[in-house]
Amino acid sequence: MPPKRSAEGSSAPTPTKRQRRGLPAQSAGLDNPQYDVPLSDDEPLEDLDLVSDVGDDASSTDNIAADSLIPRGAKLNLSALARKARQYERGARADLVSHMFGDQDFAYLQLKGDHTSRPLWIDPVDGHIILEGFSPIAEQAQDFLVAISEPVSRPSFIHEYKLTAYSLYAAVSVGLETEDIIEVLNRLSKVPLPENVISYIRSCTMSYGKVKLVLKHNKYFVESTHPEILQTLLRDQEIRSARVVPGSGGAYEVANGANGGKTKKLLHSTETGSGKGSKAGTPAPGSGAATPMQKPGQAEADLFTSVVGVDQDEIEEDDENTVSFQIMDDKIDDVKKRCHDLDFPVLEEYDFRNDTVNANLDIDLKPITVIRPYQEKSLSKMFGNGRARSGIIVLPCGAGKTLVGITAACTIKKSTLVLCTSTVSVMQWKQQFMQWSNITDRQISVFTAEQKEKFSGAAGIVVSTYSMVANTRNRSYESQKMMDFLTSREWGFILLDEVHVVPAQMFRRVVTTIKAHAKLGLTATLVREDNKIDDLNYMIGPKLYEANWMDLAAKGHIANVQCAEVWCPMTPEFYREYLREKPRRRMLLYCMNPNKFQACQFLIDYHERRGDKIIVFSDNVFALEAYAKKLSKPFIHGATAQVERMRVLQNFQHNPVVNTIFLSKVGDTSIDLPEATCLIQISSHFGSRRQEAQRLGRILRAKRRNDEGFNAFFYSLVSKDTQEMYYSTKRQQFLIDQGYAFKVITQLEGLHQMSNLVYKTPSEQIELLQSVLIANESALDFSGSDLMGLQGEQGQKARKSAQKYEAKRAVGSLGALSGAQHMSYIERNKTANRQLAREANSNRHKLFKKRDVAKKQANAG
DNA sequence: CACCTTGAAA
DNA sequence: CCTCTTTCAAGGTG
Repeated sequence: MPPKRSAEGSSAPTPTKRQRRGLPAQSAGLDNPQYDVPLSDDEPLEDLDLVSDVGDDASSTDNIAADSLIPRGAKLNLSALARKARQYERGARADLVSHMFGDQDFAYLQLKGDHTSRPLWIDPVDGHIILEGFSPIAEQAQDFLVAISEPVSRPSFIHEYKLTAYSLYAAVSVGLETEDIIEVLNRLSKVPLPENVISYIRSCTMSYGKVKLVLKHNKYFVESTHPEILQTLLRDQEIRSARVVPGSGGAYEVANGANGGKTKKLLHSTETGSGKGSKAGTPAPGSGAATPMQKPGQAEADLFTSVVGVDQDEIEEDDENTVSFQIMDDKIDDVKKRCHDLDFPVLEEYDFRNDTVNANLDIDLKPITVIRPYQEKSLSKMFGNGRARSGIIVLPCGAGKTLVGITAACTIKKSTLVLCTSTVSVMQWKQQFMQWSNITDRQISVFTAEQKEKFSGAAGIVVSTYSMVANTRNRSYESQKMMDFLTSREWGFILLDEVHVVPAQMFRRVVTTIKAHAKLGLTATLVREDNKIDDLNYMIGPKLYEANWMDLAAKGHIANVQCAEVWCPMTPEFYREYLREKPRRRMLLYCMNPNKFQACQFLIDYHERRGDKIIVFSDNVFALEAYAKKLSKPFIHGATAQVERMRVLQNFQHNPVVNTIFLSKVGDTSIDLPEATCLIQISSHFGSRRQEAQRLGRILRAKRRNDEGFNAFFYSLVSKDTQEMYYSTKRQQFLIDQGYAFKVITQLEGLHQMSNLVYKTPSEQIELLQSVLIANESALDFSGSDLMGLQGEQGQKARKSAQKYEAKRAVGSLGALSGAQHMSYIERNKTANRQLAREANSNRHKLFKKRDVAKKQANAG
């Protein structure tokens, strides 16, 4: 054994054994398991090796692990999957320490001699890169990493990045050379650059731009200078069936009868060499579009070039040799996805300066408009090579996403379509366009349910909502006319606000129904709780830029935020009910936990005294009302009438007496919130990272952010030992990846000294619990706040629910009035809660019954 | 215009 | 993996 190890010192199988060898030596190795690498041959470990190397299955697992290091060009994400599977396997098999690291124990990697001065670790399995944020050269290293890879997580000291095909494309397209990337990466790395990472970089950068998707004459073409690649793609069934087969003599004609009908459409074959396309109909030569391919356009192109100063050879480059095939409009999505899967991701770039087909839009930023450095940086990623690259820019809320979009539109200067999630933001976008650019009212129009305008002139801007454009159901006549207008023309640029919504079932169709040369997605939170976020890679394009929130906060562009998670223990009574209830009903119990109530009151009190403006979020409308009423604060939820909303918000903003408002998830979107400086969450939507980040965004724009030592505060109130703990951890993940640190607060100093503390006595708490249990059955279902003595003025919902539950409500109300809540509780448990009801009868509610009796007597007396 | 229904998203 | 609840946009009706 020993000789074998020394002989194979650096080969794959040995390291994995070595790593497991470290494991039994728990006491010895725990301090610094991955740093004791050089381990210049220690005998005790050798012995342990023999002990731990118990089964054949163990070594076979090792072999799999080793294998995954070998195949080059293997898809990185696949190996990551495989690794996860193995990790699981190992974890189940052995309770060795290495389950903490699994295959990620890279202790075997040979460190370079001067590794301490180098800031990077590179994972040889999936190519993830770890940056030591505390390294003196971390900032330069970070600039480099942002250029070639995508950030995964950036807490204070350790940053994680990953190499993706798209990130490498982006690197190449801004001028980085393959060998330079490899060399710099190697220079920064503590360990030698793994072979498979090198070959991955090579293969990605080499294939950069080999396949393009271009829009010409309102038709989509897959284009390449490499005929063999197109042939490869056409061998794929799905791509082939999406192809519009040209009538005759197409170089890549495929025998596919199904497409026969489409052939007629393609009289203007734009396959290279034929050249007849542009000559035939269109007055303006089509050559200018994305890649000039045809001679007729050359003159114009030259003229343009001399004006805008684009390199001549850039234009010549793919002349003559370009081949292409047309694909059906409604299959673009599928084709892009297939190309992506086949490792030939399509490049979508818009050479807008040489586009002579689409009319120019006279739009510029106003001279007074100032772009911040990071906004400029993000745009430089988009226009890095003089063309507009489609992709996504991620900026935190309040960091000026809108201005980035407007600047992009001002750069492209073509007809632009802006899509947002709500009518409110449609109006905001229009207003912002008017504010920052010289666009006139006639050139910008909105398209919503209420307003359907068209811009005047050949080019202009339309602002609309996703649902308006994605709608498939019957449209009003006006709306249909507008849609025809939108779909019939070629757009230079499409701006997708809140782009994380685009992968949704319905909304994703907007990308294919609207024909745009360049697409830019903007969002603060590029996460979804389903796995559709990756679809954006082929639907829109790669992530072009993601700002580092911590950097922006440090530079004063967004506020500094202190995040805290407040752990509120459940009261014994609430917890007992919690344990008995079904998952759905548990939620209300942990929301209404008296300790949470008190914590909330305490925090509001504390921060109001500091002069903060406070927003309290609760997803649960019942809890929202209960809290707001009890603490005498105004609240808004979905059913709150528009006038009432305005009144509350006005007060919050200007009335010095109103410093706290309660909001349901209406506050997450579609309410233009005045700025607040403190935020408290009492209930939230399961594990939604997006919601958490969006809410945090509400306090990022605080005007006082530049005051010396100013902090905004973000509290999550969590009931201890409940499901909420799990969700809370999950929700925080996005913010943690952005570098936020959540402090855990288990004790609020001075809480019990508060004079007017709510639900102080056990009997008050029991009363609260009772109301919650009733609510579970009835009130929750129809906002029947009257059961609790809470008067709901919420029209719509009450109306709706009253229709549905009228009869039941009567029963509940009577029960409540008579003080016999338990009876109504039991009676109404016809099916699901029969069991619980029996238990309740037997022993559970004795306490309550006693209190009820006591209370009745008190009332009577 | 107020009100209602539907469909969709998270 | 699916479900639930809340909210919103859009279109139709009297």
